[in-house]
Amino acid sequence: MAASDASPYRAPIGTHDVLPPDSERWAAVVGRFAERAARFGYGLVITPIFEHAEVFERIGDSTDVVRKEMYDFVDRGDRRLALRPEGTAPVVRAYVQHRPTPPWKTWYVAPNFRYERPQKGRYRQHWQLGAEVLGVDDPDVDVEVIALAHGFYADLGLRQVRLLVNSMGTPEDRAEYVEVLQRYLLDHAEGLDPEFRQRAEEHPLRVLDAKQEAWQDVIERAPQLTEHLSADSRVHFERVQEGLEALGIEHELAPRLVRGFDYYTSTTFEFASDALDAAQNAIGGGGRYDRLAEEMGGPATPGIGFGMGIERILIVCDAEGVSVGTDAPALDAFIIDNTGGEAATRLVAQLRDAGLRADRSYGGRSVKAQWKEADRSGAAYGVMIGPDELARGQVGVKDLRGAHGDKEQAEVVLEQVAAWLLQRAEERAR
RNA sequence: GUGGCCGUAGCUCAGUUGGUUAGAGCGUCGGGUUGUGGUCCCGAAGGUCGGGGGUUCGAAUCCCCUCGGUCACCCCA
Repeated sequence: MAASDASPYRAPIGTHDVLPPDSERWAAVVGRFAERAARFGYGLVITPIFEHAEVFERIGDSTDVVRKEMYDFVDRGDRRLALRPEGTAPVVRAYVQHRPTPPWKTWYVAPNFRYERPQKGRYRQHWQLGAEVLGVDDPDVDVEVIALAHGFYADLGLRQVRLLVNSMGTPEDRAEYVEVLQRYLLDHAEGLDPEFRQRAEEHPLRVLDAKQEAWQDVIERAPQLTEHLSADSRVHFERVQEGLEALGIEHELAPRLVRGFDYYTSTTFEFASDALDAAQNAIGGGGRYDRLAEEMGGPATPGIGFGMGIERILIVCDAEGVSVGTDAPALDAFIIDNTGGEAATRLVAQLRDAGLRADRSYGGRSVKAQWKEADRSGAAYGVMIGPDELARGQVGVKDLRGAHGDKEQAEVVLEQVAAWLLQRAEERAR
């Protein structure tokens, strides 16, 4: 298999080319998100594909993304840079740098990079859609951001998406809780494998979402973060839940939901698909990061946002049998030329200028071959033009999508082909 | 980083206990229709059997290494 050899002329490990027709679906997903973000009043933000490594190190020293998955490098100017592993940090950095007037509502589509072994739904380069709002700590904004993501899944027609919500409280709340949790875990490490104790010591929160069967009893009885929230944090979280209920957005409290980044405070959430039995069933997630801007040297500015992986969304669309994109013809017309190409050159330009999607054959292929090409192109109509047609001032137009055996071919005055095809295209659009 | 499975034409795969010039379907190209596709018929092109080493008279087939794919763990989108 040419695609599995050791040649350097292939996409690197964990990366993929997206070719037609897959790229059509890909573009459709991005288009839907852009539409919804626009309806919410969010503006597109484009940040560099790489940043100073420090930007991403604010994600948290204890996170795997920083510890072992950073695609970092030193450039020729001895700057330590890293390819973006996630979407929030660069947006916050841009906020700190440019100080736009809050509330700053943004969305993005961008590739992310993490150095890890690929598997289903997890790649070294993956694309994320996301949204961030900086400058408002109103729980109604939390609700809005979640509603944006939730509505987007609905736009795609996905039905088996569950929303999990939790609150991490303030960093102070969390620090207090982590201590309590760690004590509890270490007290219950008896009889469990050494890894349990090790993880409890290094990163107690990570124990909460562990998959090990043997650990589950201890995990389920563990103290919960929501029991250790300050009054302010608790009120905020309650108002978020009320807001979701007011919008009829179903959600589950997930006290053991632990997200991968250290910067989260207060509200956190994750969307999981029940259509996947794969290990990678999280199709989006996010939360508040009320201290992040400050940590990057900016003014204290609350923020909230989410990211979702396009590849995983497409996997879920497949799993749910949802089709994204269109099955409309790819072209309005394909020209079959028998004048040596001169007529095609003029006609295809004329049709394209008229706003039609039109293509033609090249290389002086036989008329038969050109008709085959027309058929394969997915064009709605084949337009025949040769010496006879030029003499008559008419072209032959044939419906390529008609029923089998339907060989009806209309004669259309050459000057009117564009108008004729445009009218048919409009009829098809209805 | 660790582990399981896999690696034969562009794609999906067959290839009998290791035995002559490695096959099929689909796709592509050409022809049957000297100017008409989608159906049908005929034909053609296309393969360092992922790479290297070894065992053997002989390896796509057995062994080792390596590269790559895939799935899982860790973690995450």
